[in-house]
Amino acid sequence: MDENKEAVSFIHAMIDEDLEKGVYPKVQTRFPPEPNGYLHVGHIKAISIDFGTAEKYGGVCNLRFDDTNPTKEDVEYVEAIEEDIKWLGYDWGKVCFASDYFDIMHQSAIRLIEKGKAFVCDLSAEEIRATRGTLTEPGVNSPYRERSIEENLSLFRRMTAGEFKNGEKVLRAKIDMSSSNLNMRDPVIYRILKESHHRTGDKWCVYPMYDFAHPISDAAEGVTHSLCTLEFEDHRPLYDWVLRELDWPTPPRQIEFARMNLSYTLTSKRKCLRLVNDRLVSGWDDPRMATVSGMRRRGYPAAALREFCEKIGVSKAYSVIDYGFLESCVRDNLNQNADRAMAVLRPLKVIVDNYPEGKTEQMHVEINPNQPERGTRPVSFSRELYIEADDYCEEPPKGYFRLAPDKEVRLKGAYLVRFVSAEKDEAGNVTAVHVEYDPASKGGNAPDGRKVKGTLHWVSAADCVDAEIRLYDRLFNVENPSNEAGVEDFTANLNPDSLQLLTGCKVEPVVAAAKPLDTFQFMRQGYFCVDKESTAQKPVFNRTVALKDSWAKQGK
RNA sequence: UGCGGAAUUGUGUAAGGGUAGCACGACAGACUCUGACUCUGUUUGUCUGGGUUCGAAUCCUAGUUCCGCAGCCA
Repeated sequence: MDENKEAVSFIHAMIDEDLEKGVYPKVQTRFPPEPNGYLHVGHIKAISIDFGTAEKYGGVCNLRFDDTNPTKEDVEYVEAIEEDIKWLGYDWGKVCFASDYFDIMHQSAIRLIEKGKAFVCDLSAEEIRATRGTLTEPGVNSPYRERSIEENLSLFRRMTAGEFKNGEKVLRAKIDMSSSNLNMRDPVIYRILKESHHRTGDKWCVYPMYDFAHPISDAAEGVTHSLCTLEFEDHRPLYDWVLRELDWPTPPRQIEFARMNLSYTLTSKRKCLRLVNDRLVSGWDDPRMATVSGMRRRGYPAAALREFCEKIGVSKAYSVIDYGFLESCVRDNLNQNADRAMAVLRPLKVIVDNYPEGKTEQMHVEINPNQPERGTRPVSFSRELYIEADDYCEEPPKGYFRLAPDKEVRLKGAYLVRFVSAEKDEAGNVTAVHVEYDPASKGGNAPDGRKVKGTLHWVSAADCVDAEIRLYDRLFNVENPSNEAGVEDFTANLNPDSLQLLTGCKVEPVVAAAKPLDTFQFMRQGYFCVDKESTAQKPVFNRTVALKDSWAKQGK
């Protein structure tokens, strides 16, 4: 009977349950990054879940910056994060900041003190650690735990007024030092930080801790479902405790899901920051980085990233997603939408002996074979051309069907050409190949209907442009020490239609999607993009597979 | 040896007592103005041992393994 039952994630199942019970009248979520770094692939999953859930239930999802620690945060990150989310194509209800609620949080802290549920503690950070107990042993109460409410109120007021130094005093929730959950052992909820905040400036010198700020931000904003990653599971009791003690009417529900791990990919903020600071990469948006901006420059379409998130699903199980899966989503999207162009990476000169010297013809090649309605682009053809060095083979193995002695192949969109001879240097290397074309085969098909197996991409030597093409492989993490950061430079000759994509800005064409171990091989497989002003994705070239492995195997 | 989670094919994810499905990968074939794309087909899975049941991935029970937690980070 459930034939049409759609697969729902466990999160949606829980929300459905809440809705059925009438716990909440609507659904509201939030995406709460700390503005202390750039967004990376891992965040995309959270973004997709947060925004996607709100969308599914017709609710809103706010973008909220969790800026409760001024020592780590910066406006640079706020702006970059907003831009990344916009680029990904998600709409937030509004942009909020945890710092918007500092007043409410401060009042809430006072209320807890008044209820006897919080106290000012003079213990140092080391002493607090020492008295917290261990995973298996309970902690011991702070000697300051039983201060009077009046004293606590006075002390907290003085903390807020800046009368104490950093670390001299903290405000702690009074819960249970013998709780089996370490987060419940009288956690610190406010600390002194004499630091200028990127939004509130010097208004405050006490700042709330995440565990105190987050539930209050959520509740104050009207969030109903606070979706976060698994490591916060142990914090949920504290999240609930805070809102319960503050008598919040319908407190939001925290639901946790597993973080996304991508194979071969470095997402650690600390390590990424080091790469940036040590100038091992050009910045957070270096195409090799797994950041949203890096992938954007690399040419990954936003839609492909969204598609990726929908396909990987959501669960609570630890998992590592194969990078190839992301690439598959990117290729799929690019194949459907990318404009085609031809480029030659390792040029080999081809001379069409029977083609008139000085003559030029405009050939017409489809812009995108998957979108025929978009028509064709002009490509100029002449007597001297370049083809890919690998597309000629003097002693071809069985099964090789590109250019070789005595073979006829098609130059894509142009003519059928037959091998005549090869020029070599003293060392015996092939420097140029002479061919003859069949004038009747203009456009690529012979009137007599004869077939050729091979079709090659090419550029006209006279009209092509030299461009530095940088092929960026993605960074590999330490688990793959053999291939730390692959960057290969090639000189490519690009057709004028490719030039159009390149002119006017300093661009670095980059690989759109790279196979793990061989950038060049992947390049041959088909897709790379021009990075124009870091936001536009302009695929230059679609080369179908011609892997050595592939034809060698077929030859056997 | 505390607390909280998790375990379904190579990978990720469905199935909540009734045919273990889908996607990516791999392999085989067809097609092709690139060997790509597309299409067709194939392969491999319920952590382990007991139990309940006509029937268990699903319920019970005992284990095993993995992940997270002892910031005045988030």
